[in-house]
Amino acid sequence: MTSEERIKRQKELIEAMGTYFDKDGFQPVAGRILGLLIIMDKERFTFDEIVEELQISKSSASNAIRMLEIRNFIEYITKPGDRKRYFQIRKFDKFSLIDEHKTKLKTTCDYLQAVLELKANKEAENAVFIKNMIDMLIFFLDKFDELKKEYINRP
Amino acid sequence: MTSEERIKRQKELIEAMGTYFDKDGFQPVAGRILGLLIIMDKERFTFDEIVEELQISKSSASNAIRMLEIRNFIEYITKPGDRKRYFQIRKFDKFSLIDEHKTKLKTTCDYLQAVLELKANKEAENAVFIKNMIDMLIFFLDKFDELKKEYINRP
DNA sequence: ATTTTAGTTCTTTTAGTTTCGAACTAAAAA
DNA sequence: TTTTTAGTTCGAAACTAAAAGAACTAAAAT
Repeated sequence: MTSEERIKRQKELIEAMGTYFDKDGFQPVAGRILGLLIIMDKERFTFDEIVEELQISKSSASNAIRMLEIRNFIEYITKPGDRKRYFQIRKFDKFSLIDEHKTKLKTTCDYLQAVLELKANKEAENAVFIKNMIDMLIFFLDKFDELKKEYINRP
Repeated sequence: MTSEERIKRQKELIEAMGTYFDKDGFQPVAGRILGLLIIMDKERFTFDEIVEELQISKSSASNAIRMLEIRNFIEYITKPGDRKRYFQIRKFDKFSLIDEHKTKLKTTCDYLQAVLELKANKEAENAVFIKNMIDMLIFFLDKFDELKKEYINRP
């Protein structure tokens, strides 16, 4: 693959990833900024480079960047004698991707427990189904932490 | 807790659950219908009962119900000599809640692999970070199936 | 044959979000 | 002191999605 071909594919991947993040509840511009910072070989981009590269307005960039900072997806570094901010993806904790899912499963489990508590008859069809779900979720939630330890202690 | 108190709390939980599902990318009405079918003691609701109970229009109900059927969250049964459909939550496979998360992690992993392949220098800071993420995700994805077996074979 | 039931489909309204351009600002440079 | 840089904030325009209402339909009941 030539270098130009590679860069072309990287830019396509930014768009694809943008629409993927989109489903996770952030606006297209934010998804593309995140894609840019993850995909391209350049490790850091300035505000103007982001605006230029993605052909977006400064205000869209400003708003999306602030959101991404608040949600801890990106961060910036500064350089002495240089007023620009250099944005990069936040090298978050190894397990944060997993933890996110664990948190969601926990929330689901909590909801189901609240539902079960309010059931008049705990042996009714739906109630039993919910009970089984809760049981299974608790099993998996417990295992998550064990798996983390196992991963850390791998050879 | 009196019966009225319990029913009041159930209805509150429907609203809360509705907005929770909302974040998962379905419209408020769909979330509330699902909540209704999961939470209330009545195991099945007809179209008209759903419309009446949630105070929504027939068209909203019709569209949301179709969506929930297509996405396999609900199903209906019929009764001989009765034209109505009785909707209930689909007693889906025990593991579907888990599988959903597994699928999402797999997609993320696939994206990251595509990103890594397009990196010019696989030893650069971002590339190494991505490599570690992929490694960890693969570990967890593999373990999921083991955990399922373990759960099934529990005492 | 006509009416009712149990919905669906189409169109519009409403509400909210995204993006942009323009005006603005604070800090640094000239 | 004035200008430039590196953004932010504000307001409008464009877009999108959800929900409603009204008109429609197929099957069953009368």
